[in-house]
Amino acid sequence: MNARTRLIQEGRITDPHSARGRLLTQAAQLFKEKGYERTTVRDLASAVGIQSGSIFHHFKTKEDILFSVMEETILYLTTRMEEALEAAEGAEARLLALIICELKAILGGTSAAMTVLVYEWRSLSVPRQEQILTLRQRYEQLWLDVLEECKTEGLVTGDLFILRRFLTGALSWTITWYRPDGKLTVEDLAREALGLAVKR
Amino acid sequence: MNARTRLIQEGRITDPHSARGRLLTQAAQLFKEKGYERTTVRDLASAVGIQSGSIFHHFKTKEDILFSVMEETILYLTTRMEEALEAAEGAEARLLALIICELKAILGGTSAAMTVLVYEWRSLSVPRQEQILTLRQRYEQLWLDVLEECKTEGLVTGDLFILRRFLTGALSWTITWYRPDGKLTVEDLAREALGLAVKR
Amino acid sequence: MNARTRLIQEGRITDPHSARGRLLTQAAQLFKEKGYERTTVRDLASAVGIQSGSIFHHFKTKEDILFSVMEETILYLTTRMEEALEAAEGAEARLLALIICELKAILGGTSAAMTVLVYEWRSLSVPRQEQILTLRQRYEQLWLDVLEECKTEGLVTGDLFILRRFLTGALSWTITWYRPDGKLTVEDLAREALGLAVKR
Amino acid sequence: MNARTRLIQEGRITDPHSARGRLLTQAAQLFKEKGYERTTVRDLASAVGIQSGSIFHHFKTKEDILFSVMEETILYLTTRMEEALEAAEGAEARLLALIICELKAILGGTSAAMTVLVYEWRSLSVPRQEQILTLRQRYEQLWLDVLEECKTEGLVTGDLFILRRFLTGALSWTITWYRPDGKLTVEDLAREALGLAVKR
DNA sequence: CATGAATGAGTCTTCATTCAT
DNA sequence: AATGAATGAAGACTCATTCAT
Repeated sequence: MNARTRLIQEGRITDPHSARGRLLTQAAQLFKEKGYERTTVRDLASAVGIQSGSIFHHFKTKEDILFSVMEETILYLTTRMEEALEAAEGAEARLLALIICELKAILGGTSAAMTVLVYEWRSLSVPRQEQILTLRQRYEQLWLDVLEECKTEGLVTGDLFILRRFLTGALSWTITWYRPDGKLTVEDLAREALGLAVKR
Repeated sequence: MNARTRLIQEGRITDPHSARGRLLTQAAQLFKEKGYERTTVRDLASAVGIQSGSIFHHFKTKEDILFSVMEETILYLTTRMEEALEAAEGAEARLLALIICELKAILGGTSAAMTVLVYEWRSLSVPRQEQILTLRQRYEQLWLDVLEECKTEGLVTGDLFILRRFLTGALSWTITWYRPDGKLTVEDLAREALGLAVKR
Repeated sequence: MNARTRLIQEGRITDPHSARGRLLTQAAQLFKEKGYERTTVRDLASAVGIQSGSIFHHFKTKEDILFSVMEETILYLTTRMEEALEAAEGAEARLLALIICELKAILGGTSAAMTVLVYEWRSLSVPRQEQILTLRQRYEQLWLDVLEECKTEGLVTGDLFILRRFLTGALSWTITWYRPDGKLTVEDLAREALGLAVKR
Repeated sequence: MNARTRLIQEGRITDPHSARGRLLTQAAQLFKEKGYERTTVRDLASAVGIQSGSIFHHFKTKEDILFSVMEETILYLTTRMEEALEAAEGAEARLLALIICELKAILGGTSAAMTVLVYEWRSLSVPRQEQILTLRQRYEQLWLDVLEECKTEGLVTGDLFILRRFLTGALSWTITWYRPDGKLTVEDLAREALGLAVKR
């Protein structure tokens, strides 16, 4: 059983086939395309094929939808990261695994939700931002642990916090330019990104 | 005479002491803090100390303000880049000059406008986006020329387009975490960033 | 057998232990506290412990609930009045009995329903208002008959219609200020009210 | 100069010829007819002949309108009461003056606003209720002072608070039944009301 | 009878924009 | 240029009511 299925069964993320799940999927897509503010509740409803009032059976407010998109995305991503780390052997392989995992999240099926996570941050109320930040800490710790490991082995130099942040920016920016239908695969891209961090 | 003064005298960017200029400055600040959509024309007017109706003597629409913030920012940044390049000798120095120049724009006095340029992109109508993209091309060409130079000298390897994009992401992301009051100077940060690109 | 029990057995008012009866009791309470318009069908349902959709198995519309509260209240009150009159001997005693009976309705167990009757009048559609008015006529006739009797005996003077209306206002207003936990009993209050009407 | 004109010039109540004033007048009327909750902002706007959005130039919220209706009414009524008291000589005359003044407010030009004051109380938020209550205290004190005077002269007996409350109810209830086109004048009615309180 | 998801008309409120002064 | 009242379209959200299960 994969990460997603397990999280669904545990009730930690929403089944994408449920009404609520379809709503979240479409919300991520629309929020990415038009931005949270410019996406109306009616846009959302018609994308899912329901009436606007019905939205509020599933979420109390529009902001709740944004929050859920972000929360579930981080939860899912963290779980996938942990799985990827378990499968990888050696510091460099683990770093590459993280990069690939993050890039796939950014450029693959969860692309919209990842974009929302980055670009719609200010649309979230401060208390909600803090909730997400808490979830994000566990996720970031995975990165710092692996980078620490790499530093111990002399693979990377310099400040690890700065390095992680450079990587965050470099990887999340790919959403603005990477074209999946080009000749560059995500794995190629990941290796290029690895080259930013690791001296050879 | 510095770049800003010259551009003002040439009428290519707005004098920040004029009513229009103060409007643009405050707009950049507010758009950065609250986002374009959540900033009302009234917010803007009261930040400048005028009435909301008066805004429209300076700009035809709210979007025009956003566009002008972006346009003038790119124009100014490009000019500063060109100046910085003239002053630098050698490929690596020129690359560092570009990084410093971009970082200073992102983290210094034009920080708000730069943030707007990145984060409010989707709030611009498509025709306007295209206008900005055209301006951006000249700016990006400066980077590619220098990177090409670096590659010729063996300072960097790999795909230059990808490298530039990684750098764009890494540098613009600094806005989210860099604290000017910390011990890390912008020059330090620039050198760390240079390390991402250049093998030693 | 008391008035309530008899009316229930005759099917003229709803058994308060039935689902419908509990609904009416809670409705009166909520309509009093929040007003008819501000009380939602969901409020009502959750007060009774059912789902909102189930309300409509008992009442066709929300207005029907309001109407039933009013109708049953008047029906019940009229019957109690008639009983009270039968038990009282002499004009003044009968007038006092009416006052006590009305005050007990306003301040006692049917307080919520009585308040609704006064304060939610305009929320009822005009045809429904007329139905209630018809029921009210019989009730008001009881008062006028007793007042007539009092006038014949020289206990009261002046226009009886006006007097009855003054009393209606004075008594129904008690709902806004009378506190059952104070030292003033309802009987005391009734005697004070009697003093408004009867010269000594 | 009469009470209203003075209060307007002092800026304590709104000029009924101003946009805001016309809004308050129409609001009182509509709130009386349909109730606050059932009166929509659009109803209000169209009654005044403006667009619904324009309402919010004059009042921040719909509730603010209700509050202003109540506040200005109490303010105006209190001032008129004080004037009426100054003109009257002797306890009984003063009591009659209060009754006439209150009845004229209830049944005359401010009838709608007075009805709103009584019937829309629960639609006001609790903090706003408290503000109105504070204003009401000064008003009620006028009554209690005069009733005290009457008691000293042996004109009235019993608990003055209860008496005042009976009168409040009796007088405010007149709004439901008094017809100004009938043969009963407000002065007649006032004398009948005086008879409730004063033993002869 | 009960459920509860869905409806869709309706609510208050916001806000960019206009325009007479 | 500046004002500020007015506009009117659009927004998020509510809620009585329906109906398949």
